[in-house]
Amino acid sequence: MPRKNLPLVSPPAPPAVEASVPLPPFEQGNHDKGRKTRGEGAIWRQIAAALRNPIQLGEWQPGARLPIELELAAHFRVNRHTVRRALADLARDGLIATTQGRGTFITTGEKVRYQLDGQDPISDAVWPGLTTLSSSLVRDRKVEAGLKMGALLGLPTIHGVHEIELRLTADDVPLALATIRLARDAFPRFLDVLRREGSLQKALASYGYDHFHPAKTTVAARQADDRECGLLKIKPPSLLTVVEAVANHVGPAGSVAPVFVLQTALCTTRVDLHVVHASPRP
Amino acid sequence: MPRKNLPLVSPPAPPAVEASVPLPPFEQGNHDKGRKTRGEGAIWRQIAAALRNPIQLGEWQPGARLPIELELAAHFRVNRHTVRRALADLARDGLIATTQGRGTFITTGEKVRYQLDGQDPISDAVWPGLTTLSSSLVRDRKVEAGLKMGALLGLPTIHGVHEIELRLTADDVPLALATIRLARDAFPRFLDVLRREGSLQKALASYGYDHFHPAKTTVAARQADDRECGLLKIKPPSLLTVVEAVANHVGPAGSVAPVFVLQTALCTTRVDLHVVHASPRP
DNA sequence: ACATATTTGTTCGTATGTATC
DNA sequence: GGATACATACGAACAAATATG
Repeated sequence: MPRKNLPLVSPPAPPAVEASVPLPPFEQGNHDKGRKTRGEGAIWRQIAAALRNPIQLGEWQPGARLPIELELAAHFRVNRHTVRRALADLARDGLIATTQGRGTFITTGEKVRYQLDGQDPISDAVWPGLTTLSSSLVRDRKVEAGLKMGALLGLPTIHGVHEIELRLTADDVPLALATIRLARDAFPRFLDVLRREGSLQKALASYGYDHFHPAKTTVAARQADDRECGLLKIKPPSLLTVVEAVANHVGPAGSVAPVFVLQTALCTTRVDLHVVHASPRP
Repeated sequence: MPRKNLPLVSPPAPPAVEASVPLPPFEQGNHDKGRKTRGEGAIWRQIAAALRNPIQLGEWQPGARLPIELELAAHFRVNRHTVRRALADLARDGLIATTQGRGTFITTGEKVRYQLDGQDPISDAVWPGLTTLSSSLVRDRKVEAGLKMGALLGLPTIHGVHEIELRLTADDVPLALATIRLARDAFPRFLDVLRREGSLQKALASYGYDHFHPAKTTVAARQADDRECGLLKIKPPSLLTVVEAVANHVGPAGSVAPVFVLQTALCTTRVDLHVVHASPRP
């Protein structure tokens, strides 16, 4: 049963490339006599650096398997914990991926492009070239707007909001989690409408909102929590790049009013964030 | 010798607030009999979650000190390693900061605003409201343009570029590292000129380049390496938000040509990144 | 389908190095 | 210099997920 190949992004599980990589030689600095830290810095940092080089130079094929931890420990003449510390460092940078029971593999560097174009925050153009993008509903909550959210949406202090989370996936590879928050008063039965219309854009249009413009866009980086890791099929500690935009509705007279807040948490190892600026002013 | 207070951003070394925080109660899930993992997930995750709550809710004062690791271990009835694993998780998120020999402290959440306004990538407006910003030269190298850099700058395959790195600091707190890369041919003795003029803007203007516009701006998140940690007075594993922009010079006839690449590595725990979009199209 | 081996994940214990007070 | 407290490293054991027969 051949698993289909993923054209755009690398799958969470690497393909069956099982060639083990040739390890770089390793001199343990000036090994005074026994062990412990030497002048060169911590041993696990030296090991991480020794492994980082051939990976970043592309000497090892993506999907290639590293020797098991005990072999690495024997090669570097250290305890298995020390190797694991170094591997954790590489995994944080997305250079390798470890799976319990399977092993440690070199990851690929291919990334999908996500674009902030300064226009409609939910238009399809934010994923240029990605034809297989699909979204699925993963959470739907009714919450009370906090101080911050109320201020962003221009709501009174106590106000109910929809909080709907979608997972964006291409070729079975999750790319991002998008959360939209909007006032329940203004969008009654929004979830039903969203299910019926099939896309945020159409659902909003059916309420009469058809032209948006982003304001107050912020970008932040943070770690994914356990829930997000499960949804995105990644493992902690993985990074997310979070783009939060307040969408103003643009009325016919040019009036603007905040309608919803869209928060997109991009899986950093799989997505590149691009900002497209307007043309220069004359 | 009273150390001066830092008005805008929190100092790397917390003030002398030594009130130890009251620890949350902790029930070890369903402790089968001895130890090892229980159904609730890894113990260090439970401890991290238990500590994360009061910090994120703001119940503990910024600068407050946590009990020492051995006390935490005794409180949670686990080994010191298990506590350290949980603390490392919080430190990655920037919630706490540990210093060898001193202790573990709650960090503050204040952040400085850095703004991508879609106009001149080196104008002072990208740090709105920050009056005490100063920059210092931390590195100057002459390198050969790689394939990627050559393509960005529109250079032939082999070409020398200046690579100049500045550290941006406000109130003795490092905020970011900015690296500018430009062709050596077009900017002879650039470093001397930069030193004489005192700012990138003035130095570039003295070569006749006075009006820029960003193109191909990308945003990425990654870990700071050891060198960057030293310059920014942070500790690994800390996150950087890297903004890379190609600056086009805008000529009198509206012609554009790439002149330099500016890469700004923002210290994620101290800086908020905002993207300002142009006005909506009519 | 099931048992077994392999491989990573977690925890405890112990010891020592090193920065800070 | 001494005490305190975090940083690093080793060893052992077991748990959990995966692969293999």
